[in-house]
Amino acid sequence: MAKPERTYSISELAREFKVTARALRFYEDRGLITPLRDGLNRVYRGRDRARLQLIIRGKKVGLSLLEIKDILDLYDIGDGQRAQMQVALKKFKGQIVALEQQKRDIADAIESLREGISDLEGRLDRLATPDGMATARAFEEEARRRMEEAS
Amino acid sequence: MAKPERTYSISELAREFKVTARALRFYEDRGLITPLRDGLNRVYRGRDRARLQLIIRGKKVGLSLLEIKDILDLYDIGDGQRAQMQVALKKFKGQIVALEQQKRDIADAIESLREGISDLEGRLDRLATPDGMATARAFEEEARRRMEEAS
DNA sequence: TCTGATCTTGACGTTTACGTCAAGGGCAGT
DNA sequence: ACTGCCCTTGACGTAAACGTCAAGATCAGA
Repeated sequence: MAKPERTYSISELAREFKVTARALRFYEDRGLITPLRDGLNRVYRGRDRARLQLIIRGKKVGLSLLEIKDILDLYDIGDGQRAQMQVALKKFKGQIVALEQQKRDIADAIESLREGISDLEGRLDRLATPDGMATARAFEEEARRRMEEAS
Repeated sequence: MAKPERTYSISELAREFKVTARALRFYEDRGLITPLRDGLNRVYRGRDRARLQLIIRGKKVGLSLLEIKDILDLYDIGDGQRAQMQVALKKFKGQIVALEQQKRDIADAIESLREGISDLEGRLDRLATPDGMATARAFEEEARRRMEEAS
């Protein structure tokens, strides 16, 4: 009664996660995924899909493939390898600390950008109200509208 | 009564921001900073320092130098360039949206890691309590302590 | 049997953000 | 004058993460 798990071809997975097949082969080359083979062709199982999921997530937050591999390897530690699991825990916790710092950095960056926006908006206001020449403003408005259309 | 603003040498700034002089020259090469010159030597002013500050921050959150340059350039828009400022505002707001998405991604990643930790801790517990052989555990503890010292 | 789609393995190219020399100018201290 | 030390400009090297061919296997359908 072996339930034949669902599998995926390389292009299926590529489409689903919006990566190229080349990328998937590259990840395999770096030891991040190890799909089965049907002859030469790669056959991905749910396990591989899940790993790819983590790879994508990791990349999104700026982890290198090497760092991601480290994390993935940690999931593969066999029960009973107490020492390995301790190391794994430390790494996980370290990553969390790093990511939380990154979150703060991003918050700072957003803050900087908001300041920039205030600055610009202020200048725009000061520019809009003193009403030097209405026709010039009308012209700029017109030009702007045309550019928006073009985009 | 011109107040001679404080200036910095390339190595001063490099030390302060923990980047190499090479990096500073590289940023200049890419048009991100434009220090004055004293003969051949670069002379950085407060303005350049502030820009470097933003460069570092930008890099921290994963922006490319090109993206950072775009942002920096926006600050240099002369008053009166209404259209430019409109474009700038759009870019700023776009960046904020992107960064906020990035924050969510990081939160997700942290969540994944926490799950991993729960998993590992669970396995550690199940491994620690069924008390098969106390001496083995003692040995592992000992080994672990030695490794901690070594790190 | 031919064609087209999908897959394979190399192997070389590309971009970003610098690192690493090489070769030398300029100045301060001895 | 000699030694350091800091600075300069090229020019080439490097690591990461793929992109982009080239050249061919495999298999379904007309």
